[in-house]
Amino acid sequence: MISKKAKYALKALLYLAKQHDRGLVLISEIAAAERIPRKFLEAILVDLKVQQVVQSTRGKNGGYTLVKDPAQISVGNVIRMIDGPLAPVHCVSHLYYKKCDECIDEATCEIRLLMKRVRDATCEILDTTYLADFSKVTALMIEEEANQI
Amino acid sequence: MISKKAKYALKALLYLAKQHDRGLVLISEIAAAERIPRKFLEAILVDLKVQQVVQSTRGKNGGYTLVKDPAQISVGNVIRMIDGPLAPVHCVSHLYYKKCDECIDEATCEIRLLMKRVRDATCEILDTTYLADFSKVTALMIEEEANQI
DNA sequence: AGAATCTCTATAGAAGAAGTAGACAAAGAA
DNA sequence: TTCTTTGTCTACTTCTTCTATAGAGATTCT
Repeated sequence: MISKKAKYALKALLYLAKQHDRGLVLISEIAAAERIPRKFLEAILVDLKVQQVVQSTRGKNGGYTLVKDPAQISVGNVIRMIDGPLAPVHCVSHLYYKKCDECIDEATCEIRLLMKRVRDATCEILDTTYLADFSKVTALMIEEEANQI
Repeated sequence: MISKKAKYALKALLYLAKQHDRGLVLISEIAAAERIPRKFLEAILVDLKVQQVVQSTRGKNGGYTLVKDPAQISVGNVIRMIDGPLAPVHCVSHLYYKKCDECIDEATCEIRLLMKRVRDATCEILDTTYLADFSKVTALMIEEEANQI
């Protein structure tokens, strides 16, 4: 299970990706649009800023914007920034590797190999899906909606 | 991340699977062999008993044994029994489906479809791997070890 | 009766999740 | 300058879950 925080982060970034050409976006706008508790979102955006995914400007006319191109920010990395490893056990994580304390012998651990397959399958999906991939779908939806009017 | 409890449960069941023909096995034996805190293991085995995976006998010469064939107990189900859904978000779980409260419109949720793919990939692996599949590997390892003597 | 086992109830400390409050700092506008 | 708008920082809270542990109780065999 991924945390609400990670989901909020994804939603906020997707919102920023959609408005990418519009310049700075207010925290309160994102919070209202995506129904994220405002103060909680502030904390999340600070995390994402530390991770250099977004940048901000203070004061009047301030706000947040993406640092990188939405086509270069993968969902996998966003989740990692907030929740840590995608792997189901530490001992098969690439970026957050740690020996499991309950593991007697990693080399022959029967569970490890299986979990490695789960990790690989998960990463294969999440690390090859980028924010921009969503925006395409959304753009299409917005277009369709416009056509209906 | 799966919990230690789920890993302990898997290890305990794998141990029981290996000894499947030997009859009842003591909690303390499993705990010692797999380095699981004894009292914690007791609680886990009670859970597994409620789920009808293992059965027990009290008193002298008592102990635990598997109820079903190791070829019919999947890793996916064991993890579900202890940790709940394998899915990364509630709204894509088959057995534990629940609407996510932070989801505005499930039908068009951009994150949901992606997470569904993760769920499917994970379940595909864990629901088609059974306790017996491990035992084969272990049997081979034990055999190799015996040959070395 | 006594020893060996599983069983049940209760408790507890640590960590993490999810969120809130309020003072503070910076930037622009009047 | 001073006011307003915005993001920043620190601290706290509340709830839940994880990871156990303690000890009395029930059952079975010898």
